[in-house]
Amino acid sequence: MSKELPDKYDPSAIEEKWYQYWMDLNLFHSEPDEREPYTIVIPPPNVTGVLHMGHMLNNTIQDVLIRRARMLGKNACWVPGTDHASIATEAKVVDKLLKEGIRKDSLTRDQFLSHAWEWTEKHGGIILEQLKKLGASCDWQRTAFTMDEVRSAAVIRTFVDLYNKGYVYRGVRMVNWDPAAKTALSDEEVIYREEQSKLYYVRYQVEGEKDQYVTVATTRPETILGDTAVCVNPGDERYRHLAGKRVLVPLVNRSVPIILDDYVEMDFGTGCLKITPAHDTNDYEIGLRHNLEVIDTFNDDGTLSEKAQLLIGVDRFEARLKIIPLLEEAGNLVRIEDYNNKVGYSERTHVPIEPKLSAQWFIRMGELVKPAMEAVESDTIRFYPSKFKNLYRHWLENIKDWCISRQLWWGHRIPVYYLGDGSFVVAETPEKALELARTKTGNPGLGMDEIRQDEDVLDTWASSWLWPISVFEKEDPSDLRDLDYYYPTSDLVTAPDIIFFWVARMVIAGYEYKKTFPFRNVYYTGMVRDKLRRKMSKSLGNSPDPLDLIAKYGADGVRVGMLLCSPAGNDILFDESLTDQGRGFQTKVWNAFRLIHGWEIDRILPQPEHSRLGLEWFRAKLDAAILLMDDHFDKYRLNDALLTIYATIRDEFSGWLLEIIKPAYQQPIDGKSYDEVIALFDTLLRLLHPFMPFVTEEIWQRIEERGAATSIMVSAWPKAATTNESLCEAFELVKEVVAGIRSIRKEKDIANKEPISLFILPGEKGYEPRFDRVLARLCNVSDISVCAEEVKGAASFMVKATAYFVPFEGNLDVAEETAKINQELAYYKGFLASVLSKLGNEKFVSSAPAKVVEVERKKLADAEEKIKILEDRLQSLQG
RNA sequence: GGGAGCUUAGCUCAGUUGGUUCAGAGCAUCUGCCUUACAAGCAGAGGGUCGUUGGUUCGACUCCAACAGUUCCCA
Repeated sequence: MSKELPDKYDPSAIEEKWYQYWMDLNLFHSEPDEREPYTIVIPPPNVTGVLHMGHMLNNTIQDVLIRRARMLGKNACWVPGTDHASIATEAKVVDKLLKEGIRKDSLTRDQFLSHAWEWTEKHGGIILEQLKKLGASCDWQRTAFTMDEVRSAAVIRTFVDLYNKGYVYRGVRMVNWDPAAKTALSDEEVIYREEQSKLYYVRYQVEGEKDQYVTVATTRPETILGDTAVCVNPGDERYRHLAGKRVLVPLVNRSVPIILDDYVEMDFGTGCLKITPAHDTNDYEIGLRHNLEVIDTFNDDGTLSEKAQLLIGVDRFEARLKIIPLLEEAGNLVRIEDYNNKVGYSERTHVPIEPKLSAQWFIRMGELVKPAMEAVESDTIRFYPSKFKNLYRHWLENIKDWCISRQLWWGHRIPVYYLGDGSFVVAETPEKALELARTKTGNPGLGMDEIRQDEDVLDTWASSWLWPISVFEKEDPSDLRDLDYYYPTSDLVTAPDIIFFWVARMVIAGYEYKKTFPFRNVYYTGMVRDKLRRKMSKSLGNSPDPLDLIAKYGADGVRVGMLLCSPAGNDILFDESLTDQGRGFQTKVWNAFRLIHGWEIDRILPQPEHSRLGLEWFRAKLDAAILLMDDHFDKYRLNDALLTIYATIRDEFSGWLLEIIKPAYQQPIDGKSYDEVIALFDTLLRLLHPFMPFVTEEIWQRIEERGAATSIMVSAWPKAATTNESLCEAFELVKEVVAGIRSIRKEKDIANKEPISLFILPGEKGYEPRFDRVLARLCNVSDISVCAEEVKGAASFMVKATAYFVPFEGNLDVAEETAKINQELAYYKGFLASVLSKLGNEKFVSSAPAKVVEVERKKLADAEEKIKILEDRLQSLQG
């Protein structure tokens, strides 16, 4: 054991050292063996992203789980990796190129992709490197990327398979169109926001009847140019006379029918609705029912197209402004009202979504979701907290087909190959596609240049949903060694906002491809917010840089800070005072070590009785703590598990045990106590290790000589012996007595150095002198004696039914003492009254369980005894 | 508009099948201490009608209903 020891614990150098040590020993790596596997796959962060507070929380939790599993002797494997994040990454690359003066549309697909790969290679590793600073014990040799070869092959293979099974189809649908990214989005990628806008009342002339008009209300007057009907509710008396007639669309004078449909709400606006099937989802549905013409008046970038006839090339929002004076001029504008409505925005590009008809690829979800629903309903997969089951069920019950094509280049290109005649084949490679195409056309001479691959890529989640499977696949897909061993994984740690995007879809894919669940437990973390409950975001500037935090407080401090305030599923209100508390605890552990480390050991010295007793108690206390921690872990209550070991170390170990066994100044400690306290400290460090891996390793390596290539991270998780509850309870009473004596010393101004005498007047159950030596040691009591009556003129206090007396110089303030006793007396009398009323209640005694009644009887007896003693004392004071 | 959750101390939250002196923890606040590991510390103290109102029960923070406030999801 090295003797030189810094006063202050400096995390940065120490954390660096041990992380390297663990890497050098390859302790994070896992290979299949005969042990039980314990597996976590990381929720892959965006490949070009940087670490934020959400990652810190999420990965701290995963690391705690994986480190404990490893110590429990399981074959722990935490697979790291990144996600290609199709739309977000493409947007970043487009931006970057634009800054260099390169427009995306001036590049070929291949040129663009080489820029994107370059970007990915430059930024791709950053976030994973940052995780190392946090202490993440990922199996780095297994690092995967959703677009690497193995993962890509899995995605394409799955698409082809689902197509062949009939789940994939191509359809013209109203999709959420992002005019900035020029791609379709899934429903989940659209965020609705309430907005202040206008409701425009516009009148349409009834065809052939001058001065006859119907007025519609719309928030989007620029879509008038695409109107193909006006619709009223069939039950609406006001418009009954118009049935069968036609109206003229303003400005373009197109004649369109007035149709009747229940969809129209009579009391909204004018009760008369314009129908634009190409640009509104509901209108599209109505159009289908009434066989309406569909006129798409927008280009892909959100400008008006030639079909609009007017304002061609003008952006949709500018067009909204420009069309108003035109309508006014034409005499069609009736009035404008303020109106609040909800507008969908693209999650990625933040522009308003344009509903748009287009040909896209879909996955039919109806059949696929059934096992996924059942798995969570039956708790085969358990959610922590379970309230998220509701959300999950609700989504699956209302699931729609999944639009999986995206009009982007960065991602997995859809393996569909079109023939000249518009028909297509679906295959994993161009070669296989050509083969299929030749068979299909009966033309063996068909050339590669005669088939053309779909331009679109797949939704990113179409790779993420395979993640728990694909990370264990090999280049040879028939090599199932890893997959069979590690799958299904154990725990997934993620945020509830991707319960549909990701969790549900992984479950679906798991059942479809592995016939079983992808993970046993899902731990949902909360959102990290600032203390004002605002989301942490770059634009608000309210998010600290995680690496700065680690530099300031140490990774251990930050981990503890994050976990202290994060019960599963609750938002965490982050504040630096929490990491400060984490650092404080780190220092506390270090100082406990410094104290022990500084002791001289005398192996001849016999063990003092108080030390023997203290150690005996602490072992019992520690066993109870281990059982409690294991229970918390089993229930995924990580913050409770942390608080348990936190309190055990800070209060019980440092505050009580070390104070008991601490030798007098410059005196040596006996060998037996020393050995025992080191063993206990070792156990505490192991219990703390998953939370604070670095400081525990540093101290663990110092408290005893360790062999080469050993580490606390592969030491055994402590097992509890049977608990000795009565011992723990007895000691709690000792603590109360100590507190009583300390209060008296303070009140009566008796210095700690001055020894005192203690007289004990036992209650009916007598007095147990078991811990007298501890009491004497902690309170500097020179003699303890049991007495048969009140000690006059002494300061006193009570613990349970036992009274304690400390004689002191000076006079006892009788009035003050009397008041104190009276106060206590009043409390117990009130308590007695409530117990008596319960026991006096016939119904209570007859219908409550015997055990409960018994407890009440005991309370009654205890209260009566206590009252009697207090009254005696009162009398003795007065007398 | 439909659905779900939440409401306990100044703040953030526990409260595990309704029953011990069960109204708790951490932080914050206040008071006192530089007591030879630790002032990044120690010893104490105050603070809540458990959102409101009803109901079930011998007994409700706990179960039920309505209402209020709040958050989220979906349309």
